[in-house]
Amino acid sequence: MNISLAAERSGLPVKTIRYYEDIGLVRPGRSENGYREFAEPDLQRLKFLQRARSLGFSIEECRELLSLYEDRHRASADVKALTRTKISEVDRKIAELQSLKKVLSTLVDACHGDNRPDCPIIDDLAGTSGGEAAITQSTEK
Amino acid sequence: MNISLAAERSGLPVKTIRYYEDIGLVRPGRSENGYREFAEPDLQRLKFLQRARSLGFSIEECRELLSLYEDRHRASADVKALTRTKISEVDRKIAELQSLKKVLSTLVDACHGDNRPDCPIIDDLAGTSGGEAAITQSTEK
DNA sequence: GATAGAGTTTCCAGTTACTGGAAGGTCAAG
DNA sequence: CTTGACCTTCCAGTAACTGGAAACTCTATC
Repeated sequence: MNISLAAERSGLPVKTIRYYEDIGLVRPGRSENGYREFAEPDLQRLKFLQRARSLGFSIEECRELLSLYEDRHRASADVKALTRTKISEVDRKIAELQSLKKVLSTLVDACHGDNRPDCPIIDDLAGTSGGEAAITQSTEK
Repeated sequence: MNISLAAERSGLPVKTIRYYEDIGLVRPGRSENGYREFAEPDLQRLKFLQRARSLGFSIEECRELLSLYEDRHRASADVKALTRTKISEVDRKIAELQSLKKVLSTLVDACHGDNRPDCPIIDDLAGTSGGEAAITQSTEK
């Protein structure tokens, strides 16, 4: 099949598939006319990549997973360990975002949000308690 | 003050400060010898940027916030709106990560994680139910 | 057979927000 | 006077694509 069909079936953009070939994640054949020719195993690889990427594995991790996949003798423990690492990364990111949200929510709640020029959000960012013009950039040369 | 002191006081790396100057977020003066000379307002801007970036605002959003800051007549409503948008983005990211975590956890739970070669995680990524070798890349030219 | 449009190719540049490193100028201490 | 820390600019690289240009191929229609 041609690249656009492979794109449709794998859920990956055409450009991304070409990029994946560039970096050696997939190696489709070529037709006489120079067009890429995707066979079923190629499509499976693309689907694998699509799914793994959407699960937050990096390109390098995908490469690793693919090689684990291809190693008929690899232990499932290796894959499990990689996945566990990924889960703790996800946990860490969630925690970060939650604390971020807390700060932003506090700021929004404190901001009256009307036409008055003073704003607790800006004041917080500026590290001031009032609204003094501490950081205005001079326009002199 | 010199750049390294500004870096220390703002919590930003030296390289990052130079980069911020490049893209016009800060405009420190210059000493006779060509060294950047950071005055107090410059430092305040850097601190502002450090805080806003750590709160997840993009560079362009920081630029917007700075201009809102500098506009003595801006309404706090504008700042509040920007912050609200940011909060919903954070919410969306959190939800994404949580669903991601769920999938990964399910996979890890299903994986026996021993020396056996079959692995539910790989099988899921491959989109197969068994362990058939569907995506192995041919090594033929 | 000419032509239009869609699909394909390669290659180069841009994105985000820095980060690293090279080559060279400046400054303070000993 | 030399050493080492600090500063400068500029160029390249990161992650994972994405967009666009120029040129070729295929298919359908007139």
